[in-house]
Amino acid sequence: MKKVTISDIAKLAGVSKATVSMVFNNKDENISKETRERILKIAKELNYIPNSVARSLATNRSFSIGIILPDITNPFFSEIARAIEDEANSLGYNVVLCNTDNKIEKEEEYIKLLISKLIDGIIFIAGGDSKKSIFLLKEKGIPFVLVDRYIEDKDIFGVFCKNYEGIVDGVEYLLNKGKRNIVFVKGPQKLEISKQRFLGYKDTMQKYGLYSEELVFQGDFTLEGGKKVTEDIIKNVKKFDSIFYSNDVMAFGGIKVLLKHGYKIPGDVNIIGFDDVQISKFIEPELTTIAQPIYEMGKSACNLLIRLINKEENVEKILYFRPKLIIRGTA
Amino acid sequence: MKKVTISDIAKLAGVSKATVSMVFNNKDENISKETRERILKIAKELNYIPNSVARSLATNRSFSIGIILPDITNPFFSEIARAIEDEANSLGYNVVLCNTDNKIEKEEEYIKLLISKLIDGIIFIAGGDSKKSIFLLKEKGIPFVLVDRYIEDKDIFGVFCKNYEGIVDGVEYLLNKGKRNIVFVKGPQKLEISKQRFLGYKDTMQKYGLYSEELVFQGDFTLEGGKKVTEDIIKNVKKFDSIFYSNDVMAFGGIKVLLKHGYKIPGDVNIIGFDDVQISKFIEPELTTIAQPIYEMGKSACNLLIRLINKEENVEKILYFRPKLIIRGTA
DNA sequence: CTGAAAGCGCTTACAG
DNA sequence: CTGAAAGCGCTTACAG
Repeated sequence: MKKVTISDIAKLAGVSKATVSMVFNNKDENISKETRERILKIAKELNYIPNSVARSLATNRSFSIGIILPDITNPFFSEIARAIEDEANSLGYNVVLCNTDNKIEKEEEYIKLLISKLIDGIIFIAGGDSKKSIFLLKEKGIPFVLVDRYIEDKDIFGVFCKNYEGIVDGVEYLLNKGKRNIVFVKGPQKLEISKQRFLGYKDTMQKYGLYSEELVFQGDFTLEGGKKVTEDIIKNVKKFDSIFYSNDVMAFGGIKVLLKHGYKIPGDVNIIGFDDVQISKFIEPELTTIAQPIYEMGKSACNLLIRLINKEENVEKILYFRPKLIIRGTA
Repeated sequence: MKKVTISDIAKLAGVSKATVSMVFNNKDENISKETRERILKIAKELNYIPNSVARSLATNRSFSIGIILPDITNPFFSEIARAIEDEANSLGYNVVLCNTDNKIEKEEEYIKLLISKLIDGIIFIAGGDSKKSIFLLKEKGIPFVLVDRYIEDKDIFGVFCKNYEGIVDGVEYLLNKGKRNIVFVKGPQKLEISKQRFLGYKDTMQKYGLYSEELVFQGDFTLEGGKKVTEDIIKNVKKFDSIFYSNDVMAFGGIKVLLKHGYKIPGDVNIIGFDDVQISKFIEPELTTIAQPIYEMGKSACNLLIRLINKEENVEKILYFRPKLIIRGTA
């Protein structure tokens, strides 16, 4: 099966390759209706599929973007990825998927790979401060936008969530319900979002004179981690009426442990998560959580990236989304 | 930031492009140690990243594969995708992600796109019989392998699960526990795997003279579908002691509805799912299910594909995995 | 309204 | 041990 090329079509149509190329690229103002139609007809008959690799080499554009994230298996990331792919596809772009498990070296490796493939831009959910990766991207002049995970750096484009405010909303909701002994489970220390979320809790609790370090626990954003930390909480905290997990996945683990120990939810203890991942509605009772507009965020990130790629003017560097409290069954 | 190319390096090293190229491709048996090292050193200093698009054009190989699946947001698919990406990456390949929502037209569109990008092969989780897509792939001679969703067609490579046997195991387990009124919830009708799973149930029930059409319900593999069908079951089936959902996600929806109606699980009703998606362990009680070796399947599929791409001999056309019953809390 | 030619950055026989 | 040259399939000024 010999591949059909632009030259084959040109020959059959009795025109030059340039003419054929122009027809396919809609730069055909200057081409007569007849030749255009002849070309299109032949292309159709031969089942012609253009070779976009050749095109990329000539134009220096690939119409592919990369998406670098920790783990597609984590529902938060798969939902973001879905949004990005939808938006990218609708704008004529392909998405190449890269899982890093938060490993800095894997990020760098992927970035080099993507650059070598002439990727037009990258959406990056960083596993840490990822300094070298950011440096690489800047050095090579590859447009990129961060999502979800904030990195301190000027000249950065990104779409983020107002983590601090989201947590404040949740804590105040619990406070209004008369809860006083609110345990907080932090996220991985190296992430900026973990710090922001914790600060939202700390400030609010302090404001009401309720803050105590004994109520704060270190988590890691995983299900297992959520289970383990909850065992610790049960063992070590004399009195608690709520647990605020700084992401949903840890909350799922925690709820299992609490139920096993005979706690009633929300009777004995109120639970709040963060993210509003789709499975929040899979469990019973359904999870009360601080919802990030995940799909919107992914979509905007992709949109922003493509505007950067197209060198549009006046693109906002950073977009903030306001999360909101969704009250369901656990609080 | 001018991009550095092989010519720049050649010039600086005082050799030809061919020599430089050979060094990078490890075809350098014939190149003196000194020149090799000189070239490598210069490349490093200039932070050279090869242009693999140019390479692809010259070699007709892209070291990218496509993965076409219904929805990355569905945990079953995200787990498969993860396995594929891991394996692909370890073998030097990139993965481009395509979500089809089971739409035949989107599948075709993506396939054309992927072909035009000179993708080396495709992993395809089809949304139906996808005749035209399969035809396209064959016509253009693109290696592809199917996973999970079987399609009747000779000349097809794929990795599948022994759906029939898995269901038989589950039904017999329930039977052994003394259950007799086992409701079965089918998957989407157009899928071959739905038929296989249903047949496993039907044959086993008939063998023991327990089959009745009143116990069979139509589902759609979604959470909402699982909820809806379960409402129906509660309304219409006088007596049932178990429900066998033909995938986990529907089981999650069903369990919520049953709990809300006051049923005890597994006290009043036993539940079995199919897949053993990671979230099976997120809920309480944990889901008893027929486990597919999802990660293994994805990995093998990718491996098989790459062997096809490399035109290896004696590759097995079809791999079957045996699912197995995992007994947890719901049955 | 259309064509000839150069170029994108590589690889690959071939020659010496 | 290394180089010159053609070619992969497109696009893009430029010329007419």
